[in-house]
Amino acid sequence: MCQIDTKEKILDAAELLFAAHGYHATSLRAITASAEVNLAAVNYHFGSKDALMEAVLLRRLEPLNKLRLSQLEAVLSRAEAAGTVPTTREVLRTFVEPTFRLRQKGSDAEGFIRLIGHALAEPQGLVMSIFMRHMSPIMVKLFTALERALPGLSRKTLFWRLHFAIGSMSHIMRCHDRHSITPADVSVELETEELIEVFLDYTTAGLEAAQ
Amino acid sequence: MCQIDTKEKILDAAELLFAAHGYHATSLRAITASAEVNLAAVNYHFGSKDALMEAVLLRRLEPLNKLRLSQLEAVLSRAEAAGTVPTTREVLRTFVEPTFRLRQKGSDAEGFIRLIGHALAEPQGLVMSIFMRHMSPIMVKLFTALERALPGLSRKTLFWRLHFAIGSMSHIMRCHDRHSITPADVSVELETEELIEVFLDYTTAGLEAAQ
DNA sequence: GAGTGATTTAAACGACTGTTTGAAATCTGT
DNA sequence: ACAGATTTCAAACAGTCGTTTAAATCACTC
Repeated sequence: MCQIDTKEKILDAAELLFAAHGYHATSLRAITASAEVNLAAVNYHFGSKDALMEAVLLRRLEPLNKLRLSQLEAVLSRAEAAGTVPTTREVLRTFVEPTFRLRQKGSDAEGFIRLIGHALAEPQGLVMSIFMRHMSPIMVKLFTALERALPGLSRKTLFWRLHFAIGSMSHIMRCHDRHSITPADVSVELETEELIEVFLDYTTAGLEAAQ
Repeated sequence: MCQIDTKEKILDAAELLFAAHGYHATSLRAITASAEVNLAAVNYHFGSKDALMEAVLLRRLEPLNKLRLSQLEAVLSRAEAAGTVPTTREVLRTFVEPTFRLRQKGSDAEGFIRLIGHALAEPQGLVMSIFMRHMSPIMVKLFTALERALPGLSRKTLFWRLHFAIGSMSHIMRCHDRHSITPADVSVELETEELIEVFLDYTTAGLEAAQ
């Protein structure tokens, strides 16, 4: 029963290398060498490089989105039960918290977070299309929930502001260590829990700004 | 004097193709075919594919940064002359306005804007290093100016909030037409001037949020 | 323990990559 | 119009890419 080991060794190595160098710049030979398996194993177990990338994405994206969805629906039904609308911050939190938690936890998912950060940025291609196919349902639900939390906002404005929020988030997911932006003497380390709150402070204020 | 024509034909084609498909996925053969020049012309005029990418970036980044810098310094000296600090919004505007204007104007720079949107997202590689080398001086100045506009903010918080802002901006620069996020019936078209204000509303509120 | 199906292996496939070459063509200055 | 430098061109270079093949090895049932 070595097959599962091989498949997961390939997935782990591919996740790391795709995240570090991007899809096109990562060769199957680099992946199989890093995973210490034979070159042909990728095509045997996954069929093609494209299918491997899809498997890498889905392995983590599916449970992540299930978690986000259940938390979002909990917030929505809690508000409905109370006869109120959900707050912007708690809606955002259902989306942000599971993601940033993944960023910190065991080193394995860390690579994945950088990877989907890049997925959101890659030119219209394979990664983007796989990613969007699995993200757009939850995006629509997020948009609808924010519409309820922010009844004063036009849908057009909300659309753009949500785009800004997604842009911030994917940027943070990409770069852990890119400090070239500030003077050298600023300490920038932040625990995951703090980062979540700093992000929610910023994004809630942006979404709730006067129009 | 056909050399300049050839060089610029190559730069134009490369800018478009790099923006559309990324650096690694774009071959010199695709570029030279699109530019209707000989394959060897790239290596003759630029030396290598890497050097071509640098030339593509610098052609537009240099004048853009000069414009941003002069506007920023105008804002700073105007505030100093008035004995006040600059507002967050006007500091941000010096950085945002020249960029988004480039996004709209003649179709030629449109490709460039998508390109540097991707540059900010590509895994640590060539594009990123070229870009950062030419961006970090102005980034430091922007950070310092925002410190002056937001004296109540800790440097650490400002660092992260500025990252969020840059993430939003690069995300918008990348995707002109990615509407998969919202329900289908939302009209999202926006003139450049409106987009600038929508972005400044959001980002100013985020930067100025209570800590 | 032979036989069957799943997995691994080394080797090769054709296609494509960035780069180089040296001759041909074109332009520049006199 | 000529000489000399610049630019273009087709062809080939060595290397890497994703994928395929067929034999070798493994795990397991009868």
